[in-house]
Amino acid sequence: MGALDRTDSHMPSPGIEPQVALATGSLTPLQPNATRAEAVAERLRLEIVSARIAPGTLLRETAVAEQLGVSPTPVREAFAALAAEGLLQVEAHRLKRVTPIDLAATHDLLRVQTKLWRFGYEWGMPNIGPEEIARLGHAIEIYRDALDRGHALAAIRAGHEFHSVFIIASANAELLRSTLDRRSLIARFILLHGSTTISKAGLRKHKAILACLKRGDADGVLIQLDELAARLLAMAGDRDR
Amino acid sequence: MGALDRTDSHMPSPGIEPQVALATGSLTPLQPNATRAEAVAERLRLEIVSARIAPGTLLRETAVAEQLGVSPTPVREAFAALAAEGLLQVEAHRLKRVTPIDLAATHDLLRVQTKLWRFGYEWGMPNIGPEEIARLGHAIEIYRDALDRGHALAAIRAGHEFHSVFIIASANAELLRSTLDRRSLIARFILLHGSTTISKAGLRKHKAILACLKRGDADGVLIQLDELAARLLAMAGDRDR
DNA sequence: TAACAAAACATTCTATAGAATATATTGCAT
DNA sequence: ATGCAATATATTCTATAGAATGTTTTGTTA
Repeated sequence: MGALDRTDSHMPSPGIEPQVALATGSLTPLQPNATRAEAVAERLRLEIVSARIAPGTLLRETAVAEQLGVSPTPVREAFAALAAEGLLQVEAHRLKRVTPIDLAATHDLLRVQTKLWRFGYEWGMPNIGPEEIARLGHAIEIYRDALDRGHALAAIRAGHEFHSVFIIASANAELLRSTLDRRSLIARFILLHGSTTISKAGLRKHKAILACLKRGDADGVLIQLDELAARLLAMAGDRDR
Repeated sequence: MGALDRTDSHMPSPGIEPQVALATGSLTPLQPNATRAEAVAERLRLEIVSARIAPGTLLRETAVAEQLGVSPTPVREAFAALAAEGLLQVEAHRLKRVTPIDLAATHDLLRVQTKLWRFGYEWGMPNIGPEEIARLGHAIEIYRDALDRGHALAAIRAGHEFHSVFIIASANAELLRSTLDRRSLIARFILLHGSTTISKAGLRKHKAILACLKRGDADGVLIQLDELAARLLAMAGDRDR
């Protein structure tokens, strides 16, 4: 269980860099049809989102490769994928940094993403049928269950699934892509900043949205969503620019 | 000048695949501090956006590597980058396909992107000062110049620059990123579908927006933008779902 | 002692070869 | 002739080693 990062040499910025340990061993082959690069990416994604690898941690290709029992090549590819998701900051010829928590950047992110969610609701609501209602209810169940068991990340994901029911109903592939892409980044932030407080409030809001939807109150749905979005934005610090 | 793609074997779909030839030789080292992977990505991006590599073309790592005089490794990395931009469709163990023109997908893309632009205008307008006005005027000059010389791609890019002045003024890093990311994809579509007709109309609209801005007519700016967006969406086929 | 230059080191980036995987083809049985 | 299995082929994916690049340290000079 060696450290994945370096804490002693040529740091771009002064200060103590967090240590990180990754369970040694072969990768969990979650997807049978996955390449090594995909498996590495999925593993690291989970470690980063769950904050077992702390924000700001510096990662070395070779160290990660050794820990995971693969060569540096698929690790490089995984790093590129994580960079595209915003989870990792990469610069040529430099150690890669797990994206630090930046309140301003997160506020920007949430401001855009909540707007995208809203479009999903607006465009998707006309296409909501019994099947979608069922999926929304199911997401709420998962949410509550996860909350009861203290699985914060699972609860956050259930919340995302709830939104995705509308977004998928909107039948806009680009909207779906641009929201899925940023899920991990948002999930990590919520997990690290008051997941307990936001989770309970989130559950109530989701229930309220479903209730409005069932009685055909489209405006009410959007109002509830806007309140949920406002609460999220407040977590990243209220700045009204 | 060999062909980059294969047209004779195990095509996923029947039909003639377009041939492609890429000028042989070493890469143009545009950025002195660029890695080979970045240089390859930039080169391919230009070829794809300008449609010198046709939509739907199948690319082989080894063939591209030979043509460009590099090894397959940086080509692989470049492919991953282009895939993240939506220019290339990659599946494991399969030939990579230059994203075909899909009107429905493009409509979805433009529907989302034009909304994002609008947020840039709304959030950015309060921060527009003399410097921004100058940059808008400059973008219009570039636009007209490119139009006069028949440089359609340059004109399209000037249009993007125009929008970006507002988006940058909005000071939302995420909004900037999510719009920059999709520029290439949009540029290629406009280039291939009536760039001449849209370009002239676009120039007029940009002028109108600047005029409104100068006389402090914020509503007028948004109205002009909405009309521009509607025109773009119409290019991808008017479907109101 | 501080500033600068040069060397040593660490890490990433690229090239090459072999392993893994998917597709196409062939042969055979029905 | 058609459907299925097995083989052959093509391509990608991974591992390893060496080249390129950036950072740190050391040594020298003012």
